[in-house]
Amino acid sequence: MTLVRPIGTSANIPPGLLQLAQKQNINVKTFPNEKVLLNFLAGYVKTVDPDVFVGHRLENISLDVLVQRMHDLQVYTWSTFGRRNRKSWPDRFNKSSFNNNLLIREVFQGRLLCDVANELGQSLTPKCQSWEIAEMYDVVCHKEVNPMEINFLNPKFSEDASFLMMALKENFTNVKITAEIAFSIQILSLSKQLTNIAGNAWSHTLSGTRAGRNEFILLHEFKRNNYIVPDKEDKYHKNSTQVKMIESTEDDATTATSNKKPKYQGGLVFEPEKGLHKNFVLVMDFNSLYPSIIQEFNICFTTIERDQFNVTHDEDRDMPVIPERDSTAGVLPRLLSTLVNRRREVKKLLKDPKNTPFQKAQFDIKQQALKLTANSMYGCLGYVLSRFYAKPLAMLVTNKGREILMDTRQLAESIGLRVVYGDTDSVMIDTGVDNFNEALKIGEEFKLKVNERYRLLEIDIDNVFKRLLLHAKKKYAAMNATINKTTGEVNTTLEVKGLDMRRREYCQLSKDISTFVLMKILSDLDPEQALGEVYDYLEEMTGKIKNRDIGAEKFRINTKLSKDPGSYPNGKSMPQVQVALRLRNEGKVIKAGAVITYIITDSGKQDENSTPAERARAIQEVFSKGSNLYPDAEYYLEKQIFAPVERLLERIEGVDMMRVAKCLGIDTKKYVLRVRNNEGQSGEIMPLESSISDAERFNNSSFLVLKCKCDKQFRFGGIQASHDYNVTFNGVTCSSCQYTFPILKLTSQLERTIRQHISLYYNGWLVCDDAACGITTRQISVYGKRCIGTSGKAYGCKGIMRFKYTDKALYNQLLYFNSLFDVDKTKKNELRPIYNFDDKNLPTKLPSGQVDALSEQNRETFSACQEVVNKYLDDCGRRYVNMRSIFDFMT
DNA sequence: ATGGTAGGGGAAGGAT
DNA sequence: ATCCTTCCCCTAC
Repeated sequence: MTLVRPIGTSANIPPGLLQLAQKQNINVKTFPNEKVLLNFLAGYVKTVDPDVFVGHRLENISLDVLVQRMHDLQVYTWSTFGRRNRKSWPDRFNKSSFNNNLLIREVFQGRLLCDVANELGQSLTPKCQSWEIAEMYDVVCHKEVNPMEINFLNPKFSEDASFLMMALKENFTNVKITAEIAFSIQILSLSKQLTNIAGNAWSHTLSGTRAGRNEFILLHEFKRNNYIVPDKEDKYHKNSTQVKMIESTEDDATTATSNKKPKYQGGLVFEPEKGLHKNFVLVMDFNSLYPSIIQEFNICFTTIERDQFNVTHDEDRDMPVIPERDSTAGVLPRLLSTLVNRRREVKKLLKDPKNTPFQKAQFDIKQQALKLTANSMYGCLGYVLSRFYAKPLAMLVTNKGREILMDTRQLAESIGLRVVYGDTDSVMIDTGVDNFNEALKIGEEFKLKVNERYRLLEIDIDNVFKRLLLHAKKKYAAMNATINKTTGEVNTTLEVKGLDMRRREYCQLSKDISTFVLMKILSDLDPEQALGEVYDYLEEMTGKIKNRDIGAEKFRINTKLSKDPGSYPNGKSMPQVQVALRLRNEGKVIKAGAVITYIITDSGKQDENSTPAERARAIQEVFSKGSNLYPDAEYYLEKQIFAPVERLLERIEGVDMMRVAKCLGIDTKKYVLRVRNNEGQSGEIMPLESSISDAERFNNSSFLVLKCKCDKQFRFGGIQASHDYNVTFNGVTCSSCQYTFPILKLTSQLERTIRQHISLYYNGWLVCDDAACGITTRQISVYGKRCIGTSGKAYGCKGIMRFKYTDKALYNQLLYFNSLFDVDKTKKNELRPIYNFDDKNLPTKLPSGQVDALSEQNRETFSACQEVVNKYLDDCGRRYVNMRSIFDFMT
C-alpha cells in the first residue's frame, strides 16, 4: 500500500494518478494533506499491529522524519507506532538534541525495528562499501537495479501523474528490495539466535551492539553459578578503581577528539619479507585464537588475582599470573567451552543429509550465532564501559597470543622453515618447494609439531599460496592454490588483503587495473613478458581514460564522514567533506556516519590551481542531465592508478617504473624528483634480513647491564635517552655518580657478559616448553625430544624439551651487543629501545643533532667495543653450523 | 555511549 | 625546502 499527499505548494494530487496506479496494479491511497495521511498511517499501524518493522535506514532517516513530522503536525495518535498508549511526547523531544536513536526507539517500544543497513545490518554485509540500497541488493542478492534520483522540488512531480507514478514505483521497488535483502541475510533469524544465546532483549540485538549481548550472557552465567554480579555503574556510582584511574588520566583525551588511545598491547605482527615469493607458501592459522587462549590458560574473573594490577603501569610487572594448569576451570572458560561444544553439535546436525533446506538454514544460522558470540567475548574484556571490564584479563589474552605466535615462529625456524610473515594468529611459511603436495606435507608435519604443544589450541593449514607478493604489514596479494582431488589439477584464485584495491576510497577502475596487474605478476608467465603486458595494458587504459571512453560510474570514490561535515577543521582539503556540504546546501540530510560517493571532476580550462577537494562532486550531480562534468583524467591517473600500481610493482624484479609512469602519462619530471628524494633517505637496496628492525630482531636478547663504580647497575642501550646513564663526549657516564667509564672497564664488562652467555649456551640446558612442567635438565632423554616429566618416564607431561639457550639465540645476542656500538645505526635512530614504548616514565628522546655529534665523538671507543664482540662473533659463526649438525635430532 | 589493538598512507601545518 | 607530528580513514586480525 502506498500513501500519497500533494507535493510542494500544490494542493492537489496530479490528475489521473489513481487510474494510472490501478492500471499498474499498485495500491495507492491519496490524502488531502500530510496530517491526514499521518493520521491514517497511525490508525493503519494500530490495526495491523505489526511485531517488526523491516527497512533500510529506519532509525536514522525514515522513522526519524516520520516521528518528527508527527510531532510538528501534532498528530495525536503517534503512540500507535509503539505498543504503549501514550498521551504526551517523551520529555526530551522538545530539547534540541532530539535526533537521537534512543528517542525513536522509545516511540517504537513494543515493536522490533529491523534495519538492514544499521550497525547490525552492516556487520552482516561487510562486503558492502556504502550500504546504499542498490549496492546491498547487488552484493547480497546478486541482482542489479538502477536507482532513480528523485527530487520532489522538481515541479513535474506535483503536476504530472506519470512522473509521480515513477517516483512511487521506485519507492515500491525499494520496499520489495529491502525485504529481499533482509531475508537473504537472514537478519531476523540470526538476531533471534544471538538473543537466545545471550539472553538479552531482541530489540537490543537488532540495534547491533555487542557489548550488551556480552553483558547479559555473563550476567546469566554468573547468576547460574551463584556469584554476585557487579553493579551497573553510572556517573554517580563507580565501583572500579581502574575506571576511575582511566577517567582521571585520560579525561580530556576521550571527550574532545574521541581519539581513542590504545589501553594495552594487542596482537603481534611480524615484519614481512617484502617482495614476490615464487615458492609455495603455507598460511598456518590458529583456530579462533583468543577464545582458545581463554580456555587453554583458564583465564577468568574467578581464577585470576587482579587486585594488585595497574599499580606500576609497567605491563611486564603488572601482568597477572596464569592459574595452575590443573586448576578448576573458571566461569568464562567453561562458558566458552560450552559455546564451542554446542557449535560442534550443531555443525554435526547440519551435515545430516535428511535435513530439509529450512532445517539446514536454521542450523547454519545457529552455528554462526554461536561462533559470533564466542568471538566477541574477548573484545568486551577490554571495553572500558563494559560492566565486566577487565583490562588485566584482556592483557593476559593478548600477551599469551603474542607469546604463542613467537613460539610458533621459533619452532618453525628451529626445524629450518622460513617464516616470511605473520599477523596475530598466523604464520606464513615459505616452503621453498614448487610442488603443491610437497608443500602440503611440510605443512601437515609442522601442524602436528605445533599442536602437540597445546591441549586445546590448534593450528591448521588455512591456505596454500602458489605465489605471494608481500607489500607491507597487513598488505599482500597471493595466488591461492587448491587441488582438484579427482583430476589432480591445481586451481588458483587471486586473494588480496589490505592493498589499495581493497579500500573503498579507490574507484572501480583503479581496482580493475590493480587486479589485471596482479594477475600478470602472479601468473606463470615469464616475468619479462608479464611486465611487457602490464605496460601495454596501462598505455591502452590511459588512452581510454583520456578519451573519456570509460563510464563515470567506474570513477566513484567512497569515503565515510565520521563527524558532522561542518565540524572538520581541515575540511577544505577533504573532498568528501566538500561534497557533503554541497549536498547539505541542496537540502539533503547528511549526518555523521554517512558514506559519501563522489567523483573528482575535470577543472576545465579555468582554475588551473583548484584543488581536488574543490572539484569533487557527488555522484548524483555528475549523472544528472546536462551536467557536463567528467572525471579528471590527470587526477585519477596519478592518485588512483599510478600510486597503487607503483606499490604493487615496487619490488618486482626488472620493473621500469619510469616506463610505468610514461605509460600512464604522468609528468615524468615530477616522478624523477620523487625517486631521487626517496633514494637519498633509504639509501642503497638492503638485503632482506636487515629490513627487520633491531627492536624486533633482538626482542628476545638480554640487555647489556653495566655496573658502575658506585655499585649502580643499569641497562646500556647505546646512545639513546636513559634515566641511568648519559653518553657524553668523554664516553659513558653514570647518572647517579657522574663516573665516566674508561674504555677498558667498558670492554671488560662487555667481554665478561659475552662469556657468561657463551657458557650458558655450552651448559646445554634443556627446558620443557610446557610452562606448567617447566622442568629444566641437562639430560638428553632416551625418549627423544619428549619431556620425561617428573616421573622420568615420559608420561604425565606433553611438553617438548628444547634448548634453553639455542645457538641462534646466542648468535643473535652477539649481534645485539654489536649493534649497541654501531655508530651508523645510532645515527639512523635504529637502535633497539631499552624502555617500553608505553612506559609512563619514558625519558625524553635525545635530539637527533646531539645523537649525531655524540656518535662521531665516540666512534673510536665504540669500535673498540665492537671489536670485542666481533672476536666472539667470528668464532661463533663457525661453530654455529657445527653445533646444529651435531644436535640436529633434537630440533 | 554502546567489543579490542596494529598498521599503512594521505594531507596539513608547525618546527627546523 | 624538508622533516616530523597530528589528524583522518580504512583495513587485518
